[in-house]
Amino acid sequence: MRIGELATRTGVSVRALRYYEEQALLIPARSSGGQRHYDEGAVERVHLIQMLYAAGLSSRTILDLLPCVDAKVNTPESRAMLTAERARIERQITQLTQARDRLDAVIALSESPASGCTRSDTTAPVPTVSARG
Amino acid sequence: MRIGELATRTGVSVRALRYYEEQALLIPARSSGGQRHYDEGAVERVHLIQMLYAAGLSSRTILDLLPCVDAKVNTPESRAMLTAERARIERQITQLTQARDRLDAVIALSESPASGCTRSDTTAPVPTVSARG
DNA sequence: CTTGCCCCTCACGTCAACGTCAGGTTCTAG
DNA sequence: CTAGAACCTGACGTTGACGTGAGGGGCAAG
Repeated sequence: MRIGELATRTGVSVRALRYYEEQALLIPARSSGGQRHYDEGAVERVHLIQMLYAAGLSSRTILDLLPCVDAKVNTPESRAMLTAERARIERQITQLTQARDRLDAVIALSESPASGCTRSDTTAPVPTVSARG
Repeated sequence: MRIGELATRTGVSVRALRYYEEQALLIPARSSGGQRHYDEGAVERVHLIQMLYAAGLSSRTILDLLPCVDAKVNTPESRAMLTAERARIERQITQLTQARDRLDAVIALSESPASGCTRSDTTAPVPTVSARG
């Protein structure tokens, strides 16, 4: 398929797909006229790339990891890389969980009636807040 | 305390603290000479800001959330904002978890002896991989 | 051949969260 | 008073993952 179809089928922009090629993440074949042609496997590949981007990995890191994922490159270095990235993701999850719990605490306070003003009839301007330091 | 001390105590750069002020996240008092002076509470405030940055929130979003967190601003809008950001973080956690599981699968393959080449004496070039669709 | 859609390659623009350098000021120790 | 560390305000630089034209080419239909 050509680049436009891959874009619509994966939900990423044409520009992004060209960028992936620039980063050597997804190299398509070329027609005699120079147009990019992708095979069916490219769809899943793009989804994988998006997943890793969403996990906060950089193009460079994804480039390093892709051979491990699909071609099963298997060296001590590649395994170290995989576990290192796994650890990074774990740390991110931990941080996100902490932030979520913090928000949960705030939400709990704001929804408990003991909080002070879960009232709806907030016709009164603002109850003269002065203590602020 | 002055900005340098706050920086060392929180582990963020002086530039970052000035940036926080630019974003109205942390407005310090000023001495007659124009130097910033922070109170003790600023330390925890910076840690909170860092936590929210680490959770992927933007300065703007943090600016919106901070009044909810410390001054207990409590309107229907603020509660909606809190739960919306909580949901965003949850989605991020889900995505990260998926990516981690994906990496785990790859790691499992690369460490299982059935994978093909967990060997160390990789003098052989590459065992002629041809099945790839 | 022409229309028209999709495609191509530059190449500059963007946005966020700072880094960094320049040139000048405040504060503290002696 | 002097030295010097720490501070100040601009203001431009950086990085990553694209967005956004500009100007031109491929290709199937009529």
